[in-house]
Amino acid sequence: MSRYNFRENEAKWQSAWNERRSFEAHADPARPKYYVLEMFPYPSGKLHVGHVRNYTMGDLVARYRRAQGYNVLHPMGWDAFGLPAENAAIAGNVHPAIWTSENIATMRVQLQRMGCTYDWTREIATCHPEYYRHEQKMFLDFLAAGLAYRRESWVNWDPAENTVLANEQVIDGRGWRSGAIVEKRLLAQWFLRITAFNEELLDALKTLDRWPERVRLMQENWIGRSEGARVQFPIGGSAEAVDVFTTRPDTLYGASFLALSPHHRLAQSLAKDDPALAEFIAECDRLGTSEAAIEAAEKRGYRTAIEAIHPLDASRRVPVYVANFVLMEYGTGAIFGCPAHDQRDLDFARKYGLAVIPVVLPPGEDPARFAIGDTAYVEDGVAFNSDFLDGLSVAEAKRAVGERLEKLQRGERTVAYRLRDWGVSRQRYWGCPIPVIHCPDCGIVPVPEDDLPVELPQDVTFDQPGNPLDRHPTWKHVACPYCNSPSTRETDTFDTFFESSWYFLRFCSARAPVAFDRAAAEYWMPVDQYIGGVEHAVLHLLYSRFFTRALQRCGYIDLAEPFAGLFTQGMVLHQTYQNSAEEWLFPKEVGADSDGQLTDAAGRAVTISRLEKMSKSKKNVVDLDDIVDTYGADTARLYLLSDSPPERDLEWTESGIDGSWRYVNRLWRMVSEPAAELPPAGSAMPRDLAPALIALRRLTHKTIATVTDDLDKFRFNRAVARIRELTNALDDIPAAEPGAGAVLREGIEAVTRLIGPMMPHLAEEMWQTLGHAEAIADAPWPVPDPELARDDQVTVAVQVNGKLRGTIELPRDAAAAEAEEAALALPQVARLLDGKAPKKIVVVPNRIVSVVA
RNA sequence: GCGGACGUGGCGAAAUGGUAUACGCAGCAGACUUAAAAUCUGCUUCCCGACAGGGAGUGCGGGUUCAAGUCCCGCCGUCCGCACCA
Repeated sequence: MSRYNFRENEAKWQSAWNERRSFEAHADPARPKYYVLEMFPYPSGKLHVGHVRNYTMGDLVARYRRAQGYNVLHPMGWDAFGLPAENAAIAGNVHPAIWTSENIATMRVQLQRMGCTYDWTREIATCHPEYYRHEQKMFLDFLAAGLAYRRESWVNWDPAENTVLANEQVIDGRGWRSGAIVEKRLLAQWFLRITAFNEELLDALKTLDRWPERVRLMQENWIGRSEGARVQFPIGGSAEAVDVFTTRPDTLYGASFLALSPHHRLAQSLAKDDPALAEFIAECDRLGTSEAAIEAAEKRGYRTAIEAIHPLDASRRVPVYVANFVLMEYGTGAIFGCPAHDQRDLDFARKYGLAVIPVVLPPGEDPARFAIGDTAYVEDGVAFNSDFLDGLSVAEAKRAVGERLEKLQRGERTVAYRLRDWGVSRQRYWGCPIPVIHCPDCGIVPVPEDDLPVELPQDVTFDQPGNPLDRHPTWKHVACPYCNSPSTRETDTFDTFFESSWYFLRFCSARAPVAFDRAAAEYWMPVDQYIGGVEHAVLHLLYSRFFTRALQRCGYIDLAEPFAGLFTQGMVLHQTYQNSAEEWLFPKEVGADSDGQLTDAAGRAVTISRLEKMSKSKKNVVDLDDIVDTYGADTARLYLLSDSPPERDLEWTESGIDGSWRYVNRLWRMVSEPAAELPPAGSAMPRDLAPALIALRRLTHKTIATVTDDLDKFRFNRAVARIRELTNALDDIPAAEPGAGAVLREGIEAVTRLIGPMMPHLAEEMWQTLGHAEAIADAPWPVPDPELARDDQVTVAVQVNGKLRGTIELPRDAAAAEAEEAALALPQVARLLDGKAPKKIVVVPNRIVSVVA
């Protein structure tokens, strides 16, 4: 019994593909292109099996489309800037550049061992000046176009990483990476004006019909468009006014208070003369976003000394609060509260004893009696207690108030978005330098294009906290390029989402002297199939969509949407172990005591915890090299594709990978020790075959058809199941029948070609063993014989009163009468009918005969 | 709280409204073997039954239909995303 020698074969075929340069892509306008891209990895060290699910799927798509005749671009690169490199530098006294390039070298070999069809001539690493110089130029272009700007803003300060986090990167008040509690600080920051494309980014989601609905919805919610009005409330006894944004201008007459964000200009200025308010604001800052999550229900306000005048009724005044739940970054940083028709406002009003004035009457209620209890009324109704609005519906009242406010110049109808501009400044070393210079005379000036790139200095130390660029002895000191005054460079670097926002364009012409060759980009773009984790559903994908538009506006390319098709794959989960101290343990750290109870080295009880995403911190990673050494790349690829639907999470199990390994060997035996003697490759199929052999041929062609369909629809697990079914059937071939060898060859060849995108090395070896000179990587995708792919004989179910009572065999597309007759002839059916005529018979051709007794 | 997804054997999971549990994992029994591994064969939703067969069955309760895992209404549960968004 021969075992499949994956070690020899995988190396052999990988070098054969290399020598033939099989996977180098060349733009060719005469051929249809297909750009398949997996989200490029951060070179964190070593790959584990969880990382490669994504690449296995991408490679399957690339090989499948290639076989279908597309000119495929399938590149790979490295998202090489980022904080872990600096952390490693601090922890291990190794330079980030060295740490990164060593990781890249390791991971490149790992990926190559997986046998993926990457065009390595296009490999990029974003930390190379030849890459990042182009984004420095882009930034200068954005600056000139008004798409980049600098302003002071409240930022989330991560004290562990010494860096600023975007709001999106703060999770439960903690840094999304470090987990440190985030503080608030005021800092001058560079921003990209993503909000200039609010409407477009939202509207174009509708056109992304090959994106998962879920991702589109998440982006829609993230952009968060809401229609409403800006309303001006004058402040009593002063010339000032507070601008408020509301989505419910129709409830303006129900206003009973104003609430300002603690960071609102007015709140800040009031605090100067009000120590208690200053303390309240400080408290809000201290709580930050962290405890707010814990005390989600705790809405607190501070009543200031001032009052606001109702914009439509100068005789009414409402108190002005500073409240911990009003966001400075959304709307105008101030709201009016209408407790009767907003639950949060109602809670606030009850807490501070404020008036609750209902102004929307629910259908069928008596205006004289209607009162609000514990629940605000937020549905549609008819305006009342509202002067000129009385009798109008909510929608009508919104419009009427808007018109009145506009006429009085006390406000206007407007649209607010939740989306905020993208802060791109990071106080870090290992990132792309922001190409500006701070001149004492000229102010902030761009670095002249001829001076690009601004390269990171290599000679830095990590022996002190903070940004090494800041304390570098010479790097930041330059003469102003415009007036020659002694000046300093910007020491902030870009958010690493900057690099990943255009790398897919760079791949189109990875060695071009410009960011990307326009003709190449216009040939290859957009990406036809992008594949990555759903964790990037909002940030990376939204930034890339914005960036592409920004480049379009700056004349780089005529393209708005970079990714025509998107697939988000599930995570790979693995069992975890935790001891009684809730520390994660490696499997090898777990033993058992004499009672069979699992324990750790210190004798603490160990429990098998829930399945978790593979991660170093949970100590449940399965090393890719171990798996490839033990089972080979094809086995790993098969398992990653076969066990769960691709969009769902996959549980990694030892027995599962074992099962895939068994199947690899079974396939190999099928060609190395065929069940019937195979005629030479290319032999004609004999004419007269036994029915069992014809059935086998039918199954072969049907499998080609269904697998093709499954691959088109990303149903890889189903495709594997179909191929296994065919394998099972081929194993049972009646080998003694005349023509069995020819039928077996046809079946085996189909299997070999169908597994080509999944297990490429094995497929090549099988194909060669079957006597083919051509590589399967260059062979076309099989096409089923349509006549054979359809059954000529079908099994039709027979139901009586909705219950299955038997089956009948009929020729395909048999007449309804014939089916009916055969069904009624079944003894079971006759018995149940008991001689009576059926009330009704429903015949669905080729499927079912349903008899109603 | 809002939005979304999901709920099927011991487990991962299949199933254009038409034979529920394909394919695989695990388990059990057997063959081969000195033995083990590997491989092969058979069984494996539950209940009754020796078999034949019968009954129940896709989280729960209703409904539409000749026919519902699938469609509709109402619950329950799990997971994910967002969250003082005015």
